[in-house]
Amino acid sequence: MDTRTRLATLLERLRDNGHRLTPQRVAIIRALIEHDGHPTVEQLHQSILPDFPTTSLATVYKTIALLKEDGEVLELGFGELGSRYDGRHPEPHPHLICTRCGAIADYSSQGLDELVARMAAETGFAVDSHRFDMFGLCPACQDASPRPKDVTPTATDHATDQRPD
Amino acid sequence: MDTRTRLATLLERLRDNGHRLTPQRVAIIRALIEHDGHPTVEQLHQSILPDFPTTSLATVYKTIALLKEDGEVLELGFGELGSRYDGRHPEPHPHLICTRCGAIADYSSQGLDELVARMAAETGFAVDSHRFDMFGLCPACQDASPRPKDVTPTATDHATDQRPD
DNA sequence: TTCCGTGCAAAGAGTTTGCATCTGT
DNA sequence: ACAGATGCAAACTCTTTGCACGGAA
Repeated sequence: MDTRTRLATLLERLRDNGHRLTPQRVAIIRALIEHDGHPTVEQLHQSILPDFPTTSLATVYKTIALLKEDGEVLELGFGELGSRYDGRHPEPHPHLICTRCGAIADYSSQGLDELVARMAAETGFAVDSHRFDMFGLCPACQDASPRPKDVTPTATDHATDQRPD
Repeated sequence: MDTRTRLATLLERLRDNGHRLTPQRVAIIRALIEHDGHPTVEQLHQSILPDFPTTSLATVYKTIALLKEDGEVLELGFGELGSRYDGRHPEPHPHLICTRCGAIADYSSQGLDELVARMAAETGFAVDSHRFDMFGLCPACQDASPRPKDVTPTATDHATDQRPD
């Protein structure tokens, strides 16, 4: 699904649920699905400030909350590191997170569904969603000079998915 | 590994790393590994209050931080829902989390490691840890009368792993 | 016109930190 | 004795909420 179609889908979804299409909401949603990765609330806020300089963080949070209710955005909470959002692929899928540059890569989940089904069957749980994150170094960070005991993600030049500093 | 051995291991680990074995620390660690599940910081704190009434939450946090540094405790952060800790099996392994009663079940990870290896190979990431959580209803909660649109975990009588209310 | 949405500031929860006092080794 | 731990309170971050004003439908 391309960006334009996805945008239309989300706006339509909002309207159908009785919500108003304010310029701020449109801008936030556009930023969400046009962002090349998994943006933070802060990044979304920064993205729309040039067009809507008075927009508050609260509005961004509220808009994302609406989309979450509709299941149209996937929230990836990382505790102290804040949350990232995926408005393109809201279904659960594996992520590879670079612990050095903060990049987050998606992975299509062939094989995972069977594994989930097997675990559900063996434990008796009725599983309806899941989350699968893998942590390590992305290819670019492996090539770069090694840093000992690196734990805190820091933005570097090659990462699309960098955190704001 | 039984509880007694695990306790000795953790205490030894602390001492070897140049930390002191205070009564509070021993009590916190004992509570951690004797707890039948995945306790919260709050639960650990409550557990040791009868024996050490002046212990602060900060001390519990600090002790757990030490164990985390040594890789002897697995932290499961759930954003707004707070963190749970596993002092028995610190290696990454799948969890099944009941969204109704808050129970958390462990699962041994046969098949998962190959999947992780495959994803690492295909993406070029050097994966060194992961986290795999499945959300749904535990067997007991499926049997109980259904509640519509239940999202917030609430403690019920059958759950070992219930959250403090 | 009528609510709903916005934006500001204040509140909140969980966790961390500063610092004076105490204590394991 | 002394480096390190405790415990209290204050600080901190991310997120949510209350409320008066403004704008979509």
